[in-house]
Amino acid sequence: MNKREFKDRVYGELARITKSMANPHRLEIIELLAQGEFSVEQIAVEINLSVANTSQHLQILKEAHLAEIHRQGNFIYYRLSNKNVFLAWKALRELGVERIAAIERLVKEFRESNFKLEPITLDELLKKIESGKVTLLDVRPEKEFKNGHIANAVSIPVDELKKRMPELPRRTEIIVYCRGPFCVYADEAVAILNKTGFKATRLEEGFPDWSLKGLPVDVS
Amino acid sequence: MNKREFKDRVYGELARITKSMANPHRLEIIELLAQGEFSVEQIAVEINLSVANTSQHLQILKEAHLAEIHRQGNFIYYRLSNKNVFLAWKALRELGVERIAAIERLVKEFRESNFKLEPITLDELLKKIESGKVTLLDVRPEKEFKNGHIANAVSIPVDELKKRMPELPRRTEIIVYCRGPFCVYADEAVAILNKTGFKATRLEEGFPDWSLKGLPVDVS
DNA sequence: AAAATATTCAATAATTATATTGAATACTTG
DNA sequence: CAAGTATTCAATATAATTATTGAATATTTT
Repeated sequence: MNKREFKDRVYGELARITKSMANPHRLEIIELLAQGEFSVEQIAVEINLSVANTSQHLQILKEAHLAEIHRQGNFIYYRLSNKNVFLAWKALRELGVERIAAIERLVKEFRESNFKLEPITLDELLKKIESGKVTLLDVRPEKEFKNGHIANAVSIPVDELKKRMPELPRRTEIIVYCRGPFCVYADEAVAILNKTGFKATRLEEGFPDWSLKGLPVDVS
Repeated sequence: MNKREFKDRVYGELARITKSMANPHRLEIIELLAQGEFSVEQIAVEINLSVANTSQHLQILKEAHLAEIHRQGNFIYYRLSNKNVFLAWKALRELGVERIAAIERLVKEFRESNFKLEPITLDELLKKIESGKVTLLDVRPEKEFKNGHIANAVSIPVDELKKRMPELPRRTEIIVYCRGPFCVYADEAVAILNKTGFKATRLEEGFPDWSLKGLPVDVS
């Protein structure tokens, strides 16, 4: 094997992995799987694609060793095969948000037009936690919360929020988080809460970003 | 803009960036540009592609805002537009090396069959520097060395090494580095040095990895 | 201003990626 | 073991990516 052949093969393999991520649906799947494992149909519903098409995208992730499966009854559950998959997605996400003005504009526009709200970053949250009392509210589906959440966070899935608001404190600041920066659950929750007189702000990042930093996590 | 439309557009943009990296030649270009700026022809020679074809790949990187240009006379120089581009490449590289056994095997096979040598990692090097004396040898082309190198490293481009060996110490251990883990210059240099009685080892990572960690760097 | 040089563009052909459809497979439940 | 459910497969059409070729453009030098 000469030098050129070696390089062609190494970069060829790396491009194969990169290609397996290089599709909007597959990126969305990766972000979803960062919350835990999901069946093919659950994934299809979440990302709004036919089951057959979703399955094909999942095959591609599996063949690239980014996702792995386990079977339980009729269902096949997919999960990310490793922390590094999320790390690579996170690096691409941050590159995108920083490099492509269009993305930042999109996110801002969407938030402002629909919710008129500024999020706080993870680093700002950490300072806030040190210096005072905040309530952390996890508005993802309960399954995802049980799978892992920020230590001491309260779980109220966004679609139960309206009837379960009494469980929340009216005085202390509420920080709402969900799956990640492009997840809308937290925005919806913050809008509902603020309209009802709570003092709520969304966290820019999601649970996986918190977890990755080695910050305290609870499971239940 | 509804929720689905928002997601489609955000993930669409992110996939566009990811696609712009998802090609063997473009990954190789990114790794090269992590060393500094190069003209189109220089890049074409390094990655063994026609100038026209190289130019087209460079357009794609430029349109995705991963690379930017500046003109100097007849030449157009390309560089990475930002540290985050290297960070994303590094994350993909590490994901690849960890997930795809084929890559690790390739690298190992190639090194062993051609050079029979084990590299040391950046972290091991840092410990070694603390605890004793080592000579750091940069074997990249001189222009890249001048553009930035590990503090106190000596520059001898690999193709001048045979005649310039007297400049190197015979007793202290020599750590040789180059562009990155898939760059072969350091392997070639270590083979030459060890055959002549020096005590040389290659650094697994390259200069950009060192620089990224905020470790001391010299320019000249 | 003409010649020389570096780069880009445009057109083409070949390959690869994607979504859709309906059938096939694998497992569970009655 | 038949019926039901979840997933995958196979075939197809459309679209996107890639390499190659030769011409066009932009800048410098003569």
